[in-house]
Amino acid sequence: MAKAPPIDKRRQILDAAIRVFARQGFHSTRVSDIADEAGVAYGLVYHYFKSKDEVLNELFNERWSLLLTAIEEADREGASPRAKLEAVAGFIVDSYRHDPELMKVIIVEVTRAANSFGRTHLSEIRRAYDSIAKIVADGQAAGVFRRDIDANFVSMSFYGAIEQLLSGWIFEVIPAADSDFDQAKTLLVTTICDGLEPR
Amino acid sequence: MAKAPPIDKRRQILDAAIRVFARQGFHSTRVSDIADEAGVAYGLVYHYFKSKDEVLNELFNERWSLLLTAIEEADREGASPRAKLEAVAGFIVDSYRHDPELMKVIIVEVTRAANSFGRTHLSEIRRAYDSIAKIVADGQAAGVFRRDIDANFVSMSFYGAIEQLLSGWIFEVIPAADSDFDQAKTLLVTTICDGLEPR
DNA sequence: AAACCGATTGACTGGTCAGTCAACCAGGGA
DNA sequence: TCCCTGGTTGACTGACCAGTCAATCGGTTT
Repeated sequence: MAKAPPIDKRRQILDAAIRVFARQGFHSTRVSDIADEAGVAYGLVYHYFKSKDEVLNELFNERWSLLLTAIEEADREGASPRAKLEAVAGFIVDSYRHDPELMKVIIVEVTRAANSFGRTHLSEIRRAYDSIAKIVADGQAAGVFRRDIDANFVSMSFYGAIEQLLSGWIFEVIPAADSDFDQAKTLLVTTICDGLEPR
Repeated sequence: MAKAPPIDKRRQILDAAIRVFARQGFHSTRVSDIADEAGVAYGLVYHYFKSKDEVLNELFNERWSLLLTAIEEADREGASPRAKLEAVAGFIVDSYRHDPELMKVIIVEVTRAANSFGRTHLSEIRRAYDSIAKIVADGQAAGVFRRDIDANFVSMSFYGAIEQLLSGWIFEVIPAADSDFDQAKTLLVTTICDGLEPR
């Protein structure tokens, strides 16, 4: 009864999948690649997951729910709209810093894979956009953000900018040192809130 | 000798491919789907193109070279850095308005498909980022843009914001009326240049 | 020790397509 | 008239791989 396998094979498979998906991409990953990387038999993947898709779904859900929670918390506890946006950007950037492989998989294979998994998870992804839009709208209502720019447009732009930076790091288009991550957080908020032109 | 087939089958195939790729996505499009949509025999696709991939490559190259030209022209002829950025955003938004299916294919299947075609065309895609960064850097050098924000970061953010808006239209996350397109152009530049906070 | 049961194994199958190729057709030139 | 050539056709093949399943293993219960 007392089940306590010293190693959680299911977790082992998920972690292996992160590495393999990050390395080869979802489409060119064979289920056997995952099994090999995890050091388990082919069939065991199907013991724990209904399909190859379900492995990726699981990875996405695990992480995205954290993001949604983080955005809501930022909204609840942030001192100002600006601070809230900074917390959001910070969380996403830190997620990448903490586990770049997982974030690569989620962005490349789900968030930006509009014809496959992005489509499936559109409503959850959208929830993030909406939460950010709410932060902006509240800022506008409070008078600290200008009202002549649609909050949904801002939300999309802000999120798109973050994701593009992550993409830039993932594909080594822009430098990815620790200092760059820190700069990015404030840069994003400074640009969006203060603008490029000097005051 | 005087070859003048009343209908250019090659073009016909490319146009059909745009529609089918836009509808089903590249991966779930069979070569037979393209042939059927174009009203030609299966084998003819291989007479004009080396592979299914080459069809998409051709579509991307056709369009992306226009974009690169447009950015360079904006840089050359724009009155101010701000006007240049507006021209860039305007061109991309208008490209979508003019041919949403083609832009959908290019963004979804190439630009954001980092593990397949995005990887292949990375250097060309990057050229766009670089050209935008140059506009920003020139603006900084001229003193009309603040210098404490890295030009490459701004470039990525700006481009990412545009692409996210297009994605939003493509997947009907945000409204896509004519007025929205016009708003978007100025919104993007206003946000990036003036910022969200009132002056 | 015998029955039990979930975890684990990996060979095998069925279906799917990208790409090939031999044949066919049309029209221009000899 | 009869090649010749290049566009056009679509049946076929070879490779690939997700998912299945019957067999095995190892620990627990009775």
